[in-house]
Amino acid sequence: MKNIKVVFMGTPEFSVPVLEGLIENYNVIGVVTQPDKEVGRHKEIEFSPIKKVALANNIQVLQPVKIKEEYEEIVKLNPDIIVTCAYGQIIPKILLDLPKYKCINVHASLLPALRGGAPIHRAIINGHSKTGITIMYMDAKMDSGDIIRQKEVEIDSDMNVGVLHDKLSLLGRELLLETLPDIISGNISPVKQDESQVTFAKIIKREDELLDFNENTIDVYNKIRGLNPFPGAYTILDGKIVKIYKARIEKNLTRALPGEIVNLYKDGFAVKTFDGEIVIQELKIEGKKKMDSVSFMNGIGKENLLGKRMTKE
RNA sequence: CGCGGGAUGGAGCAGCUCGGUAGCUCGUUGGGCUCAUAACCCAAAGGUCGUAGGUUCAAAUCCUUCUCCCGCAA
Repeated sequence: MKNIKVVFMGTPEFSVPVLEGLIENYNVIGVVTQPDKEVGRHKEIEFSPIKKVALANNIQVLQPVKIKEEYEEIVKLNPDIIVTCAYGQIIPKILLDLPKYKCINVHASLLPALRGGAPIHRAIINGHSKTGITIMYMDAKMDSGDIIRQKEVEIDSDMNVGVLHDKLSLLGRELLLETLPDIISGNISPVKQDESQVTFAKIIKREDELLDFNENTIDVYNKIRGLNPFPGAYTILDGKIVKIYKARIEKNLTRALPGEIVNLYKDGFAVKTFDGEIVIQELKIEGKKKMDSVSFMNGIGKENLLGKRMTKE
């Protein structure tokens, strides 16, 4: 397989195992990733995880600002196949038709469900009990191409997005590597997506990270684990941003305002939701480090906590 | 130099405004109570208060430097 020339396009951590798998088995002649960005508190330039891997393997890196216009270099590489995985830009049609084996994409959902930029987060936030990886041909629209192969993953009720991310990332690598030989030999029968079943997984915006204790406990719970460890669901307590990383569900029906701290348990403090309590177990106060609720309660004085209220602003 | 918060015994915090040899809630260790306990009671160990320097009779507390951590914004 080392004679197959592959161009890989990807950006975040998720696509790293996929790229590494390709490097081990194919001739990766170029890597396309998003331009370097000023990241972090002091505007340091940070390479994307994919760029780091490419550099470590002495593979040419291309970083077009707009691939829609700057695709010439890729054409020159004359790849036999283009593989994308969480690249972050729409690939122009001219590239889709260029390689002998076309462009295929590794997507972290069971398409046609959860098309878009945040399928892993959304799967958990939406409370799905399973998701998976789809290997597909690319076409003009986002994640809408014909499905080549899929593999499912169960989502446990206590799984957070970090764990699911890592699982899917490895599964993506595995499924791609076992599917590629069939793509090359033509031993596949791609299936069109059922447009009536399409759902979208929009990227997570700031407002999606804000907890609403007016919602049912299960929805609050899913949002917390669906955003842990990154970027973290948040609420406001005493005017400070508090990120909530871990919580559990308690059925108690207390009479109180949503967001009010109504109970103290051994492992955390309970916040009133629409239909019960959510017990916060791990959090991070603005300016502080992540800590468990027991530590938090030790510091603030448990009694002072009862009656306080988590708000939206 | 984008804005802001923080660094105090193993953990989380108070003390800093108005300088005068360190406190709280836990944890740990030992003992007691108990059928028993993660519960309760008693006791003990454990900190050169992030780094370097300055002011002062005296600095966790005031001034300056540096390092690290975190929130926002990108």
